[in-house]
Amino acid sequence: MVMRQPLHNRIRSDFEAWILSGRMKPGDRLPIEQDLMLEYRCSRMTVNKALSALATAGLIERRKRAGTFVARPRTHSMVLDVPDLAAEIRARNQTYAYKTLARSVRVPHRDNEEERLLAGGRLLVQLDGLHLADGQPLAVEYRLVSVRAVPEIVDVTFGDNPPGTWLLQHIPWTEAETRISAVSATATIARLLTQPVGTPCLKIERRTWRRTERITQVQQIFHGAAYDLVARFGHGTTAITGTSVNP
Amino acid sequence: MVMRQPLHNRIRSDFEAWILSGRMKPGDRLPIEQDLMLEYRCSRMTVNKALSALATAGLIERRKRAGTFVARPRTHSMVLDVPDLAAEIRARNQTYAYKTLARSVRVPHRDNEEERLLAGGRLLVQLDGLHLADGQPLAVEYRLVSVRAVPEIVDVTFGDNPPGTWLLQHIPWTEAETRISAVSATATIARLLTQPVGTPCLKIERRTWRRTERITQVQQIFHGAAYDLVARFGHGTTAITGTSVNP
DNA sequence: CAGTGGTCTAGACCACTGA
DNA sequence: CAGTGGTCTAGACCACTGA
Repeated sequence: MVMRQPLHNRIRSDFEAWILSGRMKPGDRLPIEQDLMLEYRCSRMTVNKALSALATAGLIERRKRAGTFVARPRTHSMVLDVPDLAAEIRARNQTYAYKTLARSVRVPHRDNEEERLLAGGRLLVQLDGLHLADGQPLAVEYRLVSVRAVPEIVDVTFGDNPPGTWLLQHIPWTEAETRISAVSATATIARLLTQPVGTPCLKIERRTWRRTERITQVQQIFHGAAYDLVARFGHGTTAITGTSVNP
Repeated sequence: MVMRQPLHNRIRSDFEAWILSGRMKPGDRLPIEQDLMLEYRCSRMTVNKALSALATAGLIERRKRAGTFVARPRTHSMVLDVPDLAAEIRARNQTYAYKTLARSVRVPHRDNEEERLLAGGRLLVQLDGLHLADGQPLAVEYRLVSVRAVPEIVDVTFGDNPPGTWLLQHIPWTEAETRISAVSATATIARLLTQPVGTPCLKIERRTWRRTERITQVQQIFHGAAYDLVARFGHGTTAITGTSVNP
């Protein structure tokens, strides 16, 4: 028998289709594993693998003794691709460039709790720069990296690559927090982005951890009219994501 | 033997810890399943379940004949909880209210391609409203719902609930696209949010599909200083998400 | 207390692909 | 062509919990 598609995938996509098409509605009960074994002429492990995957994806809920049910449409839990700006811009056939504005090794500011937590009693590397697409300023970046968490950072030469790309490729992380807000361009930001003061800008702040240890924190300020954050979402593993830079 | 924790979970978290702690680095090879069977004194299915989960989470890569390897830290693929505003605000112990500004059934605008695609040759329901936290305007919402995809929408009474909450709970979706940008408050927006004209605002646009059929599209404009979109991220299933309304 | 899912075993055959 | 993972079987015991 040719295994064009694994049987557990067929079972999975059958129910996926029935649920998403509305033929099976939230609260509806699925057959028990024993019945599905007979229907698909397979072992229980195969049925279980298919239904476990659907449960992980949040499409169904499984309760012992009670059975398996179509889940309520969940709160929109979605996959967002937080951009590696360089890759995003190049994917749009624009030239990408990163210009370093400042690079220094320093102690955390005494009155800045966030910086002190990031430093963890040691030093910080400050890396400020400008992201450009097709030569036009797109975003200002202010980044701090913990020397304690990333000792190599002191000596790394990034060349034309932004430090974010290097970090993404070399430093494993376990947790991150991203905060997105809208701000007005200050005088400094406006000058760097070559926009009028007061231009609405998208501010993205991100902090990254490995376990409990802080790795880096970054503030990126995008020219609002030139940049949108776009995320495309699907259930579970079907998610497709992306970002977009406006023309 | 008491099954405090399933064995496949122990195997999984062992490698998770070694990878995330940096003890195992990207490109490092994991033992083959046969060896792990011996090490953990279990069957191959148990080992396979653990490693398959890690592969799904993106922490490892599996290649036939070649073996299993620690994956390069991935582009930041993350889970974002797009807020059910009502729930978010109540979770912060603020009172939530939704005020309907307009509700009508209408044809799509002839020159608006998006509206025509959403309507699919039939009618649209327009639902405009204002989200309030502790009585203060937080966001203006402009929503369109396809009558073709959601016939019930014509007769539903939402009461004090926003239509988004009702849709989330009743209509299964398969895909969504969210676009986040920064804009200046127009005169109308400024009046509704009781802010000065030109205040930076966060604009969230979302379109939702079931398979290829469009369900709804919505534009939410948040008072920038009062609202941040926050997302907390972890690898795979460990993701914790949330949003925050500034005090 | 009995039905249901969670986990596990000890095999098996096979597809894929790199040495 | 041989090593590795992908899939599957036909059982088994058990934890949980709702009828």
